[in-house]
Amino acid sequence: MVNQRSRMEEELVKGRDIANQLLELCVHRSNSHHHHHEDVKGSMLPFIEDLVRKVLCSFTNTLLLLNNDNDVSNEVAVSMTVKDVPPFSKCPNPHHTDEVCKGFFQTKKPRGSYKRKSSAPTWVTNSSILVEDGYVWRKYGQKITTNAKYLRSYYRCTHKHDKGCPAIKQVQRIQEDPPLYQTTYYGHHNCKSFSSSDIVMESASPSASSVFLSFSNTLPTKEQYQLQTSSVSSSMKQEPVEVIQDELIADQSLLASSDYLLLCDYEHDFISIT
DNA sequence: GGAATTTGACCCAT
DNA sequence: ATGGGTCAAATTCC
Repeated sequence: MVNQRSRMEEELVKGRDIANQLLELCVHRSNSHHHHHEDVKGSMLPFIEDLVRKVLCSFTNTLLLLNNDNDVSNEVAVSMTVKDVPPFSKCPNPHHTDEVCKGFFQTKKPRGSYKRKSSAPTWVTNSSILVEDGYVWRKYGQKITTNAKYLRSYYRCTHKHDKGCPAIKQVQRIQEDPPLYQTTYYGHHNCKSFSSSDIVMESASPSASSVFLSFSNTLPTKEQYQLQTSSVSSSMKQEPVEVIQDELIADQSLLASSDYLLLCDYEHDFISIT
């Protein structure tokens, strides 16, 4: 039962990752103005890109729904609100899907004021680039772990104390050359007044979304962040190079629910492509 | 001065 | 006993 579920999830993750790679290809192409004698194909890129985004959105939403279905607790919801963007070069880390929701949550044992995270990760994602995931995180520790070359950083939601938000995440650098970070999320946010749908809605506008994916080679500055995510990035600050950075995830706060409906408009255009 | 980060100590699960 | 996760004082940043 659980085994079949995790296999389903594995498949979905795989499909989503492939769509992610395809999307990155699209974005890279459209950014590097290659339409000398390929204007026709070039003009289709926005459509292709939006389609890929739609596929991506579908995977993410399905994964989210799948997890919410099996949510037995009322405290620790198992939700996925994260899309990952694979590195440009292939990342040799097929093992990370094994970690995804390998079981249900376990009850925490609070003793005094010292609480540990529940042992079941909510979501694991790999990325090579910086991320703004729409939430404000507060770093509360870092560790060098055995058999790991790089630091692992611990973050909790900034609203842990004023709103009791239980979400935390760990960011582990796992590769140097193409920088690669594995982010593990635990719990989910209750600090934002989202409705019942925590689902990631992919924006149909290339102008908004492609900004996130254009960072493959250069790290964004603080100013760039503030341009993209004016509402959430007030606490961002530049970090020294060797400090583990957040990875790049499409910003949930940018994706209005109305955008999701827009995606349906492209459905009939799909036939004319290829 | 408040908020975020750093960092070593502390605590707990295994 | 040990490794990993968290706390919290000191420090840095804004």
